[in-house]
Amino acid sequence: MLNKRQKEILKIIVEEYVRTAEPVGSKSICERLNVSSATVRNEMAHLEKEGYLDKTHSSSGRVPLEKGYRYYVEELLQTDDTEFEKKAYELVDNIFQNKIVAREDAIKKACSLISEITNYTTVVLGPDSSNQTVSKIELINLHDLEFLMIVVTDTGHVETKNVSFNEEEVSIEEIMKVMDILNDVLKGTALSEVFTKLNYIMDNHLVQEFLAYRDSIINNFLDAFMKFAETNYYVSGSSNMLVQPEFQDQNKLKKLIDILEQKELIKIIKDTPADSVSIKIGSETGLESVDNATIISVPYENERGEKGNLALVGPTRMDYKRVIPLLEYIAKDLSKKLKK
Amino acid sequence: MLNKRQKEILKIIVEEYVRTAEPVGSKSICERLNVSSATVRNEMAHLEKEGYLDKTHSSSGRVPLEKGYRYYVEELLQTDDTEFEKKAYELVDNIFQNKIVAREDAIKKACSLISEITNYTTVVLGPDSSNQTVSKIELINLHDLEFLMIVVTDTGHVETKNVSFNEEEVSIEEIMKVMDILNDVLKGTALSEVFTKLNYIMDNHLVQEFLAYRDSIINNFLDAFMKFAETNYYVSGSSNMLVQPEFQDQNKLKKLIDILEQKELIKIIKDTPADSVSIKIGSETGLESVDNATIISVPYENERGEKGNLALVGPTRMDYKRVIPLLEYIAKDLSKKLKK
DNA sequence: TATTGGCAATCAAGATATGTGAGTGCTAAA
DNA sequence: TTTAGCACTCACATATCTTGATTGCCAATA
Repeated sequence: MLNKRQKEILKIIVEEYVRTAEPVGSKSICERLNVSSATVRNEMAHLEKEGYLDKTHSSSGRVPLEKGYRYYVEELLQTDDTEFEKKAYELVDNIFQNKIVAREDAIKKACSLISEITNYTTVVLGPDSSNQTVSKIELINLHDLEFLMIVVTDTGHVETKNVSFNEEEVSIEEIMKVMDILNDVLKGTALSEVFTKLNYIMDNHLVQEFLAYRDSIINNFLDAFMKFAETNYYVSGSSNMLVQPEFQDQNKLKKLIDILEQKELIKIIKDTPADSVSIKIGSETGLESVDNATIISVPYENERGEKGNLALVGPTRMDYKRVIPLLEYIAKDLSKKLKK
Repeated sequence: MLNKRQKEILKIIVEEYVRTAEPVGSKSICERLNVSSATVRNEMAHLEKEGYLDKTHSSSGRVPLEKGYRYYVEELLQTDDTEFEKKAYELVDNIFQNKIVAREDAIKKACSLISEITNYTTVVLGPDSSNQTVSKIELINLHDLEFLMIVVTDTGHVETKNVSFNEEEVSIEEIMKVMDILNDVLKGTALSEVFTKLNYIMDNHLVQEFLAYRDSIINNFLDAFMKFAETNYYVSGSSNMLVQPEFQDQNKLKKLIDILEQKELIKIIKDTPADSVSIKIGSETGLESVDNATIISVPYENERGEKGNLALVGPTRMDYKRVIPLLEYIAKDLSKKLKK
């Protein structure tokens, strides 16, 4: 357990280190507290023994460890609405009050805005659609035997796929008949169950008559349904990584950018509570190749009540005090906009 | 005009500098040619005076200038199919022969593959759709007064938009009537002309009866049509910039990554001949903030004969000899796959 | 006349030494 | 329990020296 003075010292060290990215010495602290540097040094030695702080070398100031940040975020952090923050909030409001901006764009705009304001990198994860159900399947004839297959879910998500058949194989009437059967059977089916149901249909209703192009149909369908599973993923401000002193190391930086590009964050960001801010510091992210990154994510809801996420990626030395209320504010605003 | 020996020296310097990223001295050259280092130095002095080469300081070796690269690409470059290239081509073939991979994915895969093989950054630009024409507009009722508007073009491109009306404003029958009118008038209209035509319709046919929700309809339509204009833009391997020694400079690197993120390359890449490789070296790219980048782009065709582009972004010190045939090969393969 | 060997000059980059200052731990006194 | 004082540590900045690759120029050579 930490006493009051130790807490104060830890708080100062975290906030000072966040600001300057330099180890914090006892002298700069004792100016703020009414004690001597020696006292501070004693307390710092204690905090170090307990695993909250570390030194970069034997005569350097102290630097927060993961445990220090974690304690700070949970016990010491108190957000303050400074002048700066108010301006940031105004910028956010401007985006969302602009009625011309489409909903999808509002998300991307929010994403860019956050990375601009915070100088960190942001990721937007679109809503997961696996529990939507099929509402309508249409086949539009483009020309000859070229068709456009349209699949609509109950929430209004749409995926399309170009389909073409060989004339010898099948007539337009037959195709339409198949579509009717599919429509009947698949209507109301959850996307996650389409695959098994589709196989079942194929084995029972259709296989006798349309054996020849069974594979063709099933594959075209699956292609369209696969698209639903793809998560909408949008990254902004990855170049902000470059200005963070902790990512000067070329190797670490490259790994981090690769992770962003390969969408490795999807699992991490999705694995967050659906109703509040989630903060993963350093090793808590589960990323092995990058140890000094923090991922903060907040959920938002779209117009159909589906939940997506908005996440911030930066160094563990992140300005939690500024960033957390900002993210919450934006996620709230975003939900409001999307529900309109 | 350059004599034979000068050409040889320029070629060696470009290729050696591409390989090592170090200034090339006379000694390493005279080993390959059968002349003394002094002779080489004289020739180099000439090439420098003519603007093909430069020194980094008074006693360094020579480095190619833009003019040097340009001359090399146009006059000296001869591609050779080494063992390595053959392997790369095989990898490309593997992707495209895999029938399970969807067409859209093939493009992205190709993009990632190129950046992996070359260690540069790649950008894919989807086809431009402004000269497609409207083929069908559908309105699907999701529930109550919530609709899904679907716009299909003659080439099978689809965009959708959720639309909802207030019950007081309008009845479902009225909405459907409006849709019929729109379908009649807009069918066959080029996307680029939809906006003016839409305004014209509104002013003449509909405004009398449906004045109240005129704006609502027109805005929803425009939203859907705006989406067509958005270029499909996909970047891969931006972290490869980090390993290029010329982008160690934090500022330049940040500018370059920002350019990639903000899609500033669209105009540059689009502004290329539709039938062959385009190479823009250094200032030729027209990018003011980045002076030592080269952009190489090749066109490809999708299944509808529409042209997109595949581009490579790297330092001016690019391995043109390897990269150009590889890009051509992939663009050809990509067109083949998409046409299937 | 074209080519070459030789030589002084140049300069980046690495190695070495030195000083400075911010910071620490420890101890003894208040 | 707190504090002042002191010796010690170590990163960082600065200056100095050394090394080696490379150039330009000039006079000798084929």
